[in-house]
Amino acid sequence: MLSEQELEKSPLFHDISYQDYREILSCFQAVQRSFRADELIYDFSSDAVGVVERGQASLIRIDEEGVATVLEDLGVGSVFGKTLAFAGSTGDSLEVVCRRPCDVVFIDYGHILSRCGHACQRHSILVQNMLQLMADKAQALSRRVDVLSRRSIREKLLCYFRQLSQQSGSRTFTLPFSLSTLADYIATDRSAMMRELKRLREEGSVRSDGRQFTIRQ
Amino acid sequence: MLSEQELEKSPLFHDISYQDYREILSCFQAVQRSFRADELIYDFSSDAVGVVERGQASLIRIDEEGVATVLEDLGVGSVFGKTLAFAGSTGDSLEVVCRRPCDVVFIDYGHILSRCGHACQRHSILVQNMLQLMADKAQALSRRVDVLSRRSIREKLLCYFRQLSQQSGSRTFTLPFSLSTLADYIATDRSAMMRELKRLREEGSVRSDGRQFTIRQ
DNA sequence: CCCCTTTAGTTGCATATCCCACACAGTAAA
DNA sequence: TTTACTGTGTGGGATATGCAACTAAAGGGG
Repeated sequence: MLSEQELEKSPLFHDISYQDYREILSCFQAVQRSFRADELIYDFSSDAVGVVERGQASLIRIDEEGVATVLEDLGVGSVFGKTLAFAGSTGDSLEVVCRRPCDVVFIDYGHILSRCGHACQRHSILVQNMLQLMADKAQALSRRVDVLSRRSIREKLLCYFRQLSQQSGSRTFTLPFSLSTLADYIATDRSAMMRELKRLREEGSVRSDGRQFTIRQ
Repeated sequence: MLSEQELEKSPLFHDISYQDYREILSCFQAVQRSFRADELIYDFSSDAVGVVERGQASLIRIDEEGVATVLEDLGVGSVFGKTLAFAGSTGDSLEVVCRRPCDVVFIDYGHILSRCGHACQRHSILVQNMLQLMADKAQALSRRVDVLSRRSIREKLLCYFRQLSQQSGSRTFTLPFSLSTLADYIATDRSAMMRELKRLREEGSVRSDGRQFTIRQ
């Protein structure tokens, strides 16, 4: 349950009054829960949709051999759920894991899409907010595809760096995760990525200090 | 402008009466246009959102060296637009190109998100339909990420084949595009992909006849 | 019919990438 | 202090992948 101050910052309940928010929680059978780092948030077994209201989480894929891959970086406003994405087509399992202490709202997706007779005013604002969140999600996934569809490690790195640079509005930016995780994010071998990173540094295309990076141009 | 029969099949105007549909078109300044194969549908210069109502299109990225890559396969119900995905972060250009004769509806995205006082009933159904389409889009993008995040051509192929198999509900399925385009879709070299495909066939993991494929298990 | 484009299929060769291994720093727990 | 663990940085050797080139089949249009 959010406080009135927290509610204003909520991506899902944006522009909804505190009174309406409380009614929605009960009417939609929405559940709000907090998680500590490394806790399992969601295992794609229920039909619920989760929205990250605070903190940070990761969507992880674990294949048959036990190799884990970060599929999504879920910050505030991120949406996840079986019905929304990653239907879990293959034999490997999916998990949402907490990285930094999280607040998450779970809502039954069918409830959102069904046309309910009463409460239609609240409902329609909620749907509108949800649409905005889904658009953001599509943006994030598109960016990911943009990176992954590059054909060399070098191009992947540069593409990703340009994205971060653009997002921060500056040639200097901070990686949202460790270099090891970055290798995972761009789906390449870590040592190969480090080698390529070294080359980029040597030729002056990139400067870096820890997770702080600056690109030329 | 759709006929009444066509309207029923429209993904965006689903559950909207013909009368309302006509009013929405004018109220939202929506435009409906048809395209022939290879025509340019959208160049990411306007803020409009496009919905494919009939036919098939592709979202293409063209990098500085002129190399084209298929980023999305846009079938009926697919949504595209600058504000939705692929902000065009980098220096390369994006285009939506017609593959098979298309009908496309263009709507100003701001119009959809703004809370309009009048016409709220129609509006909310439209938003709900839009949400559904965005969820589908997120699904498609997620599947793409699932494939692209695999670390070898072999794994990419198998992952993609499993997806198609699951979608068709059978071990046998038909590729939605040519093998050349497939190589592009999984972001690898065509000849390397053919080589891997040959191996898969030889060891019996995959059987194929033209674009018809069958996977083992 | 021929021309022209697209697609499928194959191969040799260069190399980018993967895999394994090791060294080192920082940090937290014991 | 040790011990364990995670992240960073580097290198050698094996190989999967990319690149260029070619043949052949299939279709489409004049």
